[in-house]
Formats: sequence, structure tokens, C-alpha cells
Amino acid sequence: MSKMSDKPEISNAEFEVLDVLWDDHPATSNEVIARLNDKKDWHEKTVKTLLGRLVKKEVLGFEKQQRQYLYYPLIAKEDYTKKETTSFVSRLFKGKIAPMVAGFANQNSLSKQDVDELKALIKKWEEN
Amino acid sequence: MSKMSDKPEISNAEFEVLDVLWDDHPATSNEVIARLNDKKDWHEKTVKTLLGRLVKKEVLGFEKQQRQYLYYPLIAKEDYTKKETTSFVSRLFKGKIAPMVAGFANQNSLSKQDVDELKALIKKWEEN
DNA sequence: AAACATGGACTACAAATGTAATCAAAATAA
DNA sequence: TTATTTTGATTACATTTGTAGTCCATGTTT
Repeated sequence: MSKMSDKPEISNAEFEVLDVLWDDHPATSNEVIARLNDKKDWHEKTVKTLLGRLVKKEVLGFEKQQRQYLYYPLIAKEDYTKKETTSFVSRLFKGKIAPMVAGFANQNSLSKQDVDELKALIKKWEEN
Repeated sequence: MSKMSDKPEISNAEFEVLDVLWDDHPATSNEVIARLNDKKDWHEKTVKTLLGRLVKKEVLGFEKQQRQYLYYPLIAKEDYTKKETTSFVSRLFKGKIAPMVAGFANQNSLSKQDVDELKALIKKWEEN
């Protein structure tokens, strides 16, 4: 009974690195470091460690470009976010989406556009 | 410049313990252990460690009942979930709620009741 | 060619986390 | 009252995570 690719645990710091690669890939470590520089104040070595860990976890792949590596995600952001969302809603809201939306709207204010987008979603679901 | 109660980091295991106390409190460690037994396969000592860590983090309080402690949450589940939701949506969906709902619905199927609840929410927002 | 710079691999190390075991004081049982 | 049990406090220990530093081979500069 093999464990059917159990979800790789991606830490918070690792996520930041993965996220810039989702934005645009492939990219060398230096490109990743440069793009992270805007948001995070991490040492170059730190980012390289995180890239290495993500490769080991099989979250990133790479191909050699002469001496450098070109990194790219092995999992789609869509897939990742869907699974994370499902487990988040399950843990905190017993799997019910409406209470989570209610809580969010209570904490943050929704723009008219947000509301319109939700209405559009509902409409789509209803017309099967 | 005090740090205005920086969000206590609650680990996954700790969350499970906290969650049974949100369900019903106050409770002795043994009650917590018993109720957790349904879902988790944790050693009694493990649960006690987690209770202790939550107390140290000021997430739980307790009052002595003779020799035992009666534990209770110091933070409301509502508050916790709202903050977690906000940071979750912010990290994974750039703060936009609709894409998260869309992804969730794509992964799970919504019941008519879920949809109705969402519609009710929207209606409430619209009528100011 | 010699010296230097650069990039990934490997090593480091403290704090957090998961998961208990041991200790000591108090309550209970024999 | 003495032995035993129970409960929280303290200690343990491997793994993960955050955050780099060091090594070594290769590429680049004089």
C-alpha cells in the first residue's frame, strides 16, 4: 500500500519562494532572489536553501543551464490552493463555505466588485 | 512601544486541543483527552504537553479545581477564524474572496443549502 | 595561467513542533 | 499510615523550520 504522493508540507518561507516561481518561471536562483527582495529581507543563502528544500520535497524541478539552474514549479498553484482551501474550510468551518465568507466579510469590507463576482459565481452554479 | 498582543502562533496539534475546548469549556485535562480520543490517537502525556504549551502562550487559561485544572480558551473562536481567514485569503488569493470560493466550489460540490446561505449573505450586504 | 568570483552542495545551529517519559506532590486506597 | 495512583511540572528527543555560513568546482578576469 504506497502512500499515493502524500501532500508535501510546504513551510511559510518555502511558500514565498514557490510563489514567485508561480508568478513566472523558469527562473534562476538569482532571479528568484531578486524578485523576493521586494517583499522579503532574506539573505541570498537563505533563498538558496529554500530552493534546495523545495527541490528535495519535489515541489520544484530544475534544469541545468550551463552552471546555473532554471527552477520551475512541479505543482500548479491552482491545485495547491484548492487543496489548501478545502482543508482550511474543513478545519475551521466544518467544511461549510458560507460561514467562512461571512466571517471574512465581517472582518474585511467587500467591494462592489467582490459582491458582483460572488453573484456571478452563484448564477453560474444555478443555471447548472 | 508595546507589541499589542502579537498573534500567538498556534500549531496544528495545539489547534486540535484548543478546538475541543471551544466546543465546550471549561474542561479538565482528562475531559479534553477523552474527547480528543475520538479523532486523534494521542497519548495522554502528549495532550497534557499541548495544554501546557497553550497556557504558556496565553491561549488557554485555567483555574484550579482542587488538584485538577479547569481549562478554558482565552481567545474566541470567532476572532481566531476571522483573522486566520483574512491572512489565508490574503496569502493565497491576493485578498480576493471570490476566487477562493470559486476554487472551493470547484473542488467540492456545494449543496443547495450552501448556495442559499451565500445568497442570503449577499442579499444582506446589498440591502446595506 | 593565476587569481578571483560565483553557484550549488553541504553544514550549522537555535527555535518550534510532535510526541512522549520522568519526577514530585497530593489524593486515595489498602 | 503506608503504598499506590493521579496530576501537573519538568525534561527528553527527533524533525522541521528559519536563517545563514563554508566548501568545492567551475566560470571569469587579468
